[in-house]
Amino acid sequence: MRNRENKLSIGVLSDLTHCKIETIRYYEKIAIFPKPPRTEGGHRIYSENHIKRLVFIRRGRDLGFSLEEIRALLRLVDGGDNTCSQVQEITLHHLGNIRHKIVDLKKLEKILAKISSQCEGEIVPECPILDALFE
Amino acid sequence: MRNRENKLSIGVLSDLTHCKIETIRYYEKIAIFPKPPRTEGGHRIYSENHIKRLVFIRRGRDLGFSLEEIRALLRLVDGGDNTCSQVQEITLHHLGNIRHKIVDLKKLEKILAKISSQCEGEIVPECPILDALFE
DNA sequence: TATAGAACCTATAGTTACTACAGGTTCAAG
DNA sequence: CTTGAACCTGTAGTAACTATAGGTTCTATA
Repeated sequence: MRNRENKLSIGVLSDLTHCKIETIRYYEKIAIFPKPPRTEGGHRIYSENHIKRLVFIRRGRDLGFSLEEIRALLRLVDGGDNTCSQVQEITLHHLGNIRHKIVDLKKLEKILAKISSQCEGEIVPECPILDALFE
Repeated sequence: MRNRENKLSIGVLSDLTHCKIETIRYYEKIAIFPKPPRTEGGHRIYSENHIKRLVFIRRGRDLGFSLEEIRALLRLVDGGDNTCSQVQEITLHHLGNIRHKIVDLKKLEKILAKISSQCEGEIVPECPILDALFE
């Protein structure tokens, strides 16, 4: 089933979106992705808007949105009357999280770089890193 | 059982180390933290070196080490013949991960800040954020 | 010493976002 | 019509805990 009348198998959808088959089925199970029609034998049949929606989800994930955030975004999309500012709110919140994480990681980096630089690599019982961990 | 002969209950150990009781039991289950002796009734009894070891684990976690990395560190500590450079190796590897994460998050921040700044907050079907997600 | 209730015990399930099986069925090409 | 690739469902595993249920033990006070 390659592309007859724009109908796609799960494998083709997977290839097109770079989203693993198991992940697609997982998204369907948690109802963030709609159940598609099936063949008589029970195989899933997808079409154009399935591609769009899956790309949306994957792109959101790549940008670090949680599935719940994406779900909220999709509700706005589906509702039709989405205010750009509602979308922006979710995005800015997420941006806040990211900036917070960056700050934390930079602090960590500094500490680790510092205690690691005190290390001389010799076979001694006193290792500054272990000492730091033991406080 | 407050502190008779330096013996601590799990609750006291928890308070001293700011590590939740459930987490202590979890660490014991995955064998990163030693099984302590028990009272006749089955309650755990801890002593001094339990505190040290738990502080070590928590401090390591605070610095973003995985439990497996901490396990490796503890093996070196326990082995006694730990080379400082072995410890440093684990630490530098971890530092590499952190720096990588920082780079990724900064990229993300830039993208999100950019698409979000194009937002004007009006009730329009064209939202730049959603457009970006749909690609 | 009796007893109330705080603190403890075990075992299991839930969290996030998937991934990896096992064991069976359907589809499409030759 | 047969073969084997692709599909199906259901379950368990990943990291590092957290939460709950339902039961037992410990200790402080009356």
